[in-house]
Amino acid sequence: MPKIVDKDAKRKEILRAAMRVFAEKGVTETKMADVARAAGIGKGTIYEYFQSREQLFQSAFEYLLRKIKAMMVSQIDESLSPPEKIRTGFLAYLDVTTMQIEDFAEILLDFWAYAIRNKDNADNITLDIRNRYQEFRDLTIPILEEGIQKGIFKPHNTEFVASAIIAAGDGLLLQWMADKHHFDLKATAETILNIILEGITNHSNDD
Amino acid sequence: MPKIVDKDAKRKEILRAAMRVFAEKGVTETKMADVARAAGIGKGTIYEYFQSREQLFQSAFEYLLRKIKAMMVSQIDESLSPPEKIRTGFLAYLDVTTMQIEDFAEILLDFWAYAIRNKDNADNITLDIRNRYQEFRDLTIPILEEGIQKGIFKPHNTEFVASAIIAAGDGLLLQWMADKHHFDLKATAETILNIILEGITNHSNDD
Amino acid sequence: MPKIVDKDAKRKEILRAAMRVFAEKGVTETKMADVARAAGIGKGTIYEYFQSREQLFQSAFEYLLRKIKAMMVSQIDESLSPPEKIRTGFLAYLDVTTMQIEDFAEILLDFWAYAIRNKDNADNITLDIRNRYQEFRDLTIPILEEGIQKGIFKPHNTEFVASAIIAAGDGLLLQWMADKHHFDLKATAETILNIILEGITNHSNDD
Amino acid sequence: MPKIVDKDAKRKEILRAAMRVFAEKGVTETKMADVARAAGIGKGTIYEYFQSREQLFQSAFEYLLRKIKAMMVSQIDESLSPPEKIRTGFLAYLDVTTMQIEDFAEILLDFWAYAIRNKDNADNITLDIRNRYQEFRDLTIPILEEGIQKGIFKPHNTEFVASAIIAAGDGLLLQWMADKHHFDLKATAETILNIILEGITNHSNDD
DNA sequence: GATGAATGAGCATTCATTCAT
DNA sequence: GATGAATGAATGCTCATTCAT
Repeated sequence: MPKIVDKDAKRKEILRAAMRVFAEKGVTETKMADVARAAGIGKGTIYEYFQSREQLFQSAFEYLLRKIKAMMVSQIDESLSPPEKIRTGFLAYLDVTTMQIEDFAEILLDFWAYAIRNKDNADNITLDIRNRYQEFRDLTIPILEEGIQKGIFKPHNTEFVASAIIAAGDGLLLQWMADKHHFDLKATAETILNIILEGITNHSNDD
Repeated sequence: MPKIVDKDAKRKEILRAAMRVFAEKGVTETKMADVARAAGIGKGTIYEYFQSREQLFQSAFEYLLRKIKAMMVSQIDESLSPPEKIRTGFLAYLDVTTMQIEDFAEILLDFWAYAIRNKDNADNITLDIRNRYQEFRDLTIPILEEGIQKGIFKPHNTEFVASAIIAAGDGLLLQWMADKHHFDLKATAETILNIILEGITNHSNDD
Repeated sequence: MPKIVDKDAKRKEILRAAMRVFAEKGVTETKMADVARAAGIGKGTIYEYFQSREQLFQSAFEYLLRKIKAMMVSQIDESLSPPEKIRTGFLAYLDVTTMQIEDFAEILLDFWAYAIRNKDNADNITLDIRNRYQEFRDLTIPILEEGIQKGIFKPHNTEFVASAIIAAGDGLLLQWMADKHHFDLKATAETILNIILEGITNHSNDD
Repeated sequence: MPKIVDKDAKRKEILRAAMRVFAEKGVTETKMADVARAAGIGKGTIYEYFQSREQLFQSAFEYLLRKIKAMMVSQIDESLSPPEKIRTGFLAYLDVTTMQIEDFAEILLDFWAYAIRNKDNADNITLDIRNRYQEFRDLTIPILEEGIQKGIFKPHNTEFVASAIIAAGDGLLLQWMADKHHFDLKATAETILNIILEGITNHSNDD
């Protein structure tokens, strides 16, 4: 009778260990031996769960993206007004990437660099960075449309505005990563949120 | 008498060759042999002009940043109105990073990843990513202040807004890099510029 | 369960292979690839047992010195008379350095050159050539003192005489290495031993 | 009209510069560029005077040996008694190798290592370490024979004793090099000289 | 003659991956 | 299933030597 192991659980354990090391030393600097040590297993064992270093990295990327999206979706309550949904989703994105113990943001940058570099030969559709951004837009656009329909937002090109919102989020992350201790992420996030929401709000019926 | 060589010119030549390769294959994947081949010189020759791979990389980074800033500064004409200055600077940033033959944007991402990873032990102040962002803010803040003073912009925290504008620029670059062919950088840039400028413009005297 | 290996045994195996190559081509000319080939292993494997080429070399040095001293000590029987101890130790030194398959003497010269060149920054006390010579003196001086005390040797500065005896041994090795086939090491050793012992023997009670 | 240069003088200048560097950093660590810098000339110029690094090294060796021997010969005055000649020659050897600014002794060790390693394929007879030792013996043996003939020395195998004397000198040098500051070269030299001379002196006619 | 810029063969070392146990 | 010892391809860098000027 073979030892019964929850393969999926162990796989996830290794993944989390890998992400911890990725976050700490950077993807490039992370050796398979580091991951093994962090996971408390032997080097060879990693290969029982991942075909290669590349695949381990891609799985970590996938896991991270899935987690970010899930977190955002879970926060955007259907009962909220469109502006509140935008605000909540925006802040959730920053939250999940900056507050998690795995130090998501640090890894995210390595992931971006990798994804953009390999966008054309992504064998895995989940990894295609183009799909990633499209997903985020597809999360945002319906909210904008809802707002327009309800007369809360001015009519506008929802695709461009969605892209702009996402851009603002990513750009803030970048500056925060550059100087975590001094950059006031929260305040700057509020500033840009207010500007954007102010910019798309329909004031015509304010009287 | 030995061969006379314009050391500075040759150094720059190598630098440009290196940046071409960095752009094409990514910094991590670039071997010294690749750079040598691209520059049409021997491997050893690189070391006559740069102490190490690391230094070559840092020099490229420096060169790129200097070029971006110079381009922006040269475009922001003193005779322009504050909103026009913001618009011009913003577009110049996107222009220089996306239009140059060296394919600046691709490299920029590797640079960011590197700079953020090494922000604490940056032995070279020019490279410290925190200084970089501060410089960009210092370029933007006076324009915002000028606008406020002239009553064109509403009073606002210029530091936060400057950060927000920079964030928008970086975030747009990221999405454009992810999908150069389909992402409409120009239109999205205009969208966000309009939203931001609209958001900070003083409408109180609109009657 | 992984392959079980006697790490210490393998380490020694590599060390002996390294010494064989050192002896054959000289330390400076020995490449890591040569050692690997001689040991019948892959290049990378050496690094599983030694941190660096330098450390491999130092370990070989250490091993050699330990072996020489052990051999000498084992030969100097406590029941021997002081002159016999001197003779035995002296000849043992020459024996072990000239008779061993590893061709100790050839390596010894490289070691000397290395040790003397690095005497001031010896991070390893075992390697400090000054300690080495002191050890040999500390082996010799008690024998001289015993001889003086028993009235067999004339009173003399035991430190200087010990150094002289050691010098004679090293100098003989040098000449032997220069011309192994023609230099009569044995006879010259006997000659100098006789001269030295004659020189320190107490003849006052010869009547 | 070509610049008139004393080729021999310049060659010697380079040689002396090379020896200075050899002494300071060790032969192995000395780069051609170091020699050029020390000689105040260009790297390429060395090759106008020496065919290769190897040849430069061999020439330095040759120069050193020639100088040592010349110094010894010049000191051994014909009017001295055989024991005084032995003593004078012995001390001259130690003197010239330890007192010269070029720090002869340090180089000597590298030379020995090199010479012994290459004794069989010495293309230059001057360098053959076997010849070197033979020369020193040929300098010593006639003195011993003179002493025997004059009845000052006991009859003995002059070849062996000559070798023994030379061995003592080399061995002392080795210990001195290992610990220049604490090893009392002079006193130990006197000790061994006394022992050797005492050992070969003819006491039969002491009455 | 003199030079030093250019070169590339050569080498120590790293590390993802394999596989015998 | 798990392991880590073994491996060798890959790479940054050095430096003796060359040769155009």
